[in-house]
Amino acid sequence: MALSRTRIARPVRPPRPAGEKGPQLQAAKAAQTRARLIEATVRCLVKYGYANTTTPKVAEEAGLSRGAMMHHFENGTSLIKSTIAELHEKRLRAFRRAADKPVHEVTDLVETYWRQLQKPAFIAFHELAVAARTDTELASILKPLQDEFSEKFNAQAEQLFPEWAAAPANFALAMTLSQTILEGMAISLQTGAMDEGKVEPMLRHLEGQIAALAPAAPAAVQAAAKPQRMPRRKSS
Amino acid sequence: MALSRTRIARPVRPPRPAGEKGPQLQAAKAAQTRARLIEATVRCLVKYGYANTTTPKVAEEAGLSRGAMMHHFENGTSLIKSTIAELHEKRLRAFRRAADKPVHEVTDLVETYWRQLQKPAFIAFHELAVAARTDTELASILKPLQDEFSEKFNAQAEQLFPEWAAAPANFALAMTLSQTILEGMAISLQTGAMDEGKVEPMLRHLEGQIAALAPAAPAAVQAAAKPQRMPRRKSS
DNA sequence: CAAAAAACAATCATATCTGTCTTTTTGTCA
DNA sequence: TGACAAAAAGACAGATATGATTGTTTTTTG
Repeated sequence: MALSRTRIARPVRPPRPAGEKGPQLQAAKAAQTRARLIEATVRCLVKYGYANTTTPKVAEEAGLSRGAMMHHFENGTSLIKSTIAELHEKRLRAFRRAADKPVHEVTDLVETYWRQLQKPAFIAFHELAVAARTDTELASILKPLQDEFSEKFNAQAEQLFPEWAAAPANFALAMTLSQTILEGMAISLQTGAMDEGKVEPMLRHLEGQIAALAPAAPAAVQAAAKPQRMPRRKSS
Repeated sequence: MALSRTRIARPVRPPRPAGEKGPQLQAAKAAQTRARLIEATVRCLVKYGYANTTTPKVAEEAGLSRGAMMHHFENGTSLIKSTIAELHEKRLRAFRRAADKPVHEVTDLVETYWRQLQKPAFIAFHELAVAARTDTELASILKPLQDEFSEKFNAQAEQLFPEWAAAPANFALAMTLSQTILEGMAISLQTGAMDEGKVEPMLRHLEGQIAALAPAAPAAVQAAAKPQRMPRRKSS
């Protein structure tokens, strides 16, 4: 899509003359259409990759004309920006949801994050991240969100497992280790650099590692031998 | 670059009427120009990413006209193919060179591979790998080479450290662990998802892990967890 | 109901990349 | 030196993406 060079946005006329009894039904429909377009963008990112995610493809995927699409997002950059924001919030939401679940063992974080990485949102995000390497505009949008995610990821874990506060170095290492291994595996699977069969042992090993790094590790090593209870299925 | 849809290559006329006293100097120059074009392609992949690595950009990077370029590679697909082959052989060459060095400790493999991953060749390769996810033609070219590399990577390590033959499961895990962590870190650094300062601790930890997985592990590193029992892999 | 605004659709002009073709330059050898 | 082929350069048409403009339908609202 190539995020065109920055343009001077012409003055947007006030979307509502006065904020009083404004229309509701139409606004709802517009929001719905915008959401449909954003979802279509994510699907396109997964199907075609960032490079081939063009405005016509997205419009077709959303079942709209390109003209209609440009009505909701005045240019491709705008659409990408909104899509990134949506993906970001979806990641955060998924994490918050996971934190509400009652059972919290050390290894739950691994399982939860691994499941996250199987979903299309991560593929789309990685497409964007790779493109951002050579696209400064895209990078400037993505970078702060990546940092925020990392921060919240750690905060979440820190809050969930307060006992780690005693060993901040180990905690940081465990976090980095988890993110690196899980994301690395997810990418390797996608790009065909890794065999599917190697996933299970790696997950088990990582869980063992985290347990071993835990400060007051009670029967830590045993955790690695725990029967796996996770139905791992590929998300479509 | 988008590797155009497959085309029927028209019959290539025999490059040399008769193989006798054919010109040598000119042929050498042609080979040199081809090499220059391939190098330019790699630089473009690093600078602009796969999507924006276009034939005009490569020609400009090589200091040639596009017409001259098309003389050496009849289409963009051909250029990409040759570039991939060159990158692949370069990776293998670098590994063979590393194997010739006298000192061989367990952690040497980590250091060596990590150094490899810092070079532009890996960035270019990853660009191609990501693009291949949504480009079947590119994937069909890349996949066998990826498999071959994995195979040779393991073979190299197996030959370098024969003592691991006693624990094939641990060996496989150590290999996967190394590749996943190192490649994952390299990508995370490139895409800005990871902080530079976290690299060193991770390298140190990985080395400890490998040492701990080693069969005749003599007093495994303190920081690392004790070697845990790994699921025994079925003999292949 | 009628005007206004939003949603949607269709088209145009521009730009770029691609593959092919033609022309010029350079080097090799009879 | 002059013929000849390779190397290099330039030009062309087809395809596609983009942003902008204009036209049409639907919905809100006075």
